[in-house]
Amino acid sequence: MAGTGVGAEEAPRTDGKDTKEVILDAAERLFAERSYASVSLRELTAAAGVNLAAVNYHFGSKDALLLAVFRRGAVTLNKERARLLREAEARAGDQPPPVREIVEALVGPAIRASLTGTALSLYNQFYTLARAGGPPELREMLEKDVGHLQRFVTALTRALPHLPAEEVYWRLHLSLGVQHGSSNDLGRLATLSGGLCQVTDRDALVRRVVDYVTAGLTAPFDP
Amino acid sequence: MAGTGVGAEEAPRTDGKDTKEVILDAAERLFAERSYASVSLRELTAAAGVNLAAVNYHFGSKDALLLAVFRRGAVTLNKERARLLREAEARAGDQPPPVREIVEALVGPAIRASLTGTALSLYNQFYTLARAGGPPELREMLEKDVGHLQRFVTALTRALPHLPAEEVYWRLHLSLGVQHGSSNDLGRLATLSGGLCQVTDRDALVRRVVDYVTAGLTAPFDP
DNA sequence: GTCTATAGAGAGATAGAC
DNA sequence: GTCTATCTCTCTATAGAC
Repeated sequence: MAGTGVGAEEAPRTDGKDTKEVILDAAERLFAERSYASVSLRELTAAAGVNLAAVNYHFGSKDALLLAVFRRGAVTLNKERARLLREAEARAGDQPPPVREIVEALVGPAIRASLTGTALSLYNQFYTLARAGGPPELREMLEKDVGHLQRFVTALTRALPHLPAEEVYWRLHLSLGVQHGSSNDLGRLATLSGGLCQVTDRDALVRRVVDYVTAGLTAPFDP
Repeated sequence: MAGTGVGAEEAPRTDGKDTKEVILDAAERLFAERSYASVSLRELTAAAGVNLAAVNYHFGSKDALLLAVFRRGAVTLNKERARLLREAEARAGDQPPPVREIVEALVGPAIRASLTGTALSLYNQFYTLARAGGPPELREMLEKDVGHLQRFVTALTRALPHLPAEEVYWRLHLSLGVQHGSSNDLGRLATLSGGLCQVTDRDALVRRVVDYVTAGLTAPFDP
């Protein structure tokens, strides 16, 4: 892992991951487990099995590494969301897809990923922490980057034509809150329920969240 | 503000707040705006207008200060929640209160506070950040401290007798996620909606969240 | 591309005068 | 109870050998 100095530039490692990826994986995990500010590059590079100087060599700075982690996760996540939404729309033909299927495309990928060993597995927690504790550059990016949500606004507006635009935006906002919140505080939930509520089944959790969100989105509206 | 050395122990200041409170206020604000780890004691004491050494004198350590901020906010918040729930229960007599009123008691105080200048105004954000970025001691405390939620479990179980216990816990968990999420990412919501969605009215926001959460809690259940 | 060594800044905590 | 001065530690970032 610690490199040999052998091989050409960008040569793949024996384990199939180059140093950049190894660093990104470790950063995603550690930033998700604790906050960005509380993880040092020393700790991070040790966990990744690379040299301390490698982060600055490959990314330029700790801040730039954070942005890279974020970008990688966001791209993967939003591709998957878009794919699921496209499939739902194809199934529905000319009609808008059922709200339930739109919701599944919106919240499913992040929740499912948070319970697997994929690259996305920690992206949800990472997002929460980075948004709050990260550098201003990232916070601004998160505030401005809404392109990936536009297609969901469109889909929900078509599926819920009786709602004013403002209401659609608000309900979408709250729904994203449910998605983020669903994987936080699971320890507290286990304590509160005396161990009754444990996440054993990925799809069961997604179903719960989708049920809840669908109910919130389709709630009656009286101004 | 910077103290005069005059006066007896615990003497109130001219502005009515002693040093301890001034520090707690500044800490709550700064920890909420950025993360715990990224705010230095130097910055914090400067913002509070007290001496650098004051934090260690009054609280013992930076970690202990964080716990004190958390405790103060949690006590205030949960007293208010409990009061509202008690009132709703009194109004309902022998019957369980309407779900809507239980929800109002659960999520109202934190959201309302997040838009005022009270001591609680930043507690919501503070909670999110501290949970993730704070010291392990705090994280453990958050996981174990569920006493304040028990009365809400009881109330919801009575109001939603057709739901299995497990389902009640899960829906309560997701509802708390909505509450936390409602005040995050408001900048993104404004961007996404082209400025259409702004929080101008405290009560209007609470009403939106209560509507949404009530729908989620009362959604039909099919196992 | 990887590594060691270190510069330089900034952190939390404390001793001791007032 | 407040303040200055400072100790000690750790951090990010980089220069330069390999």
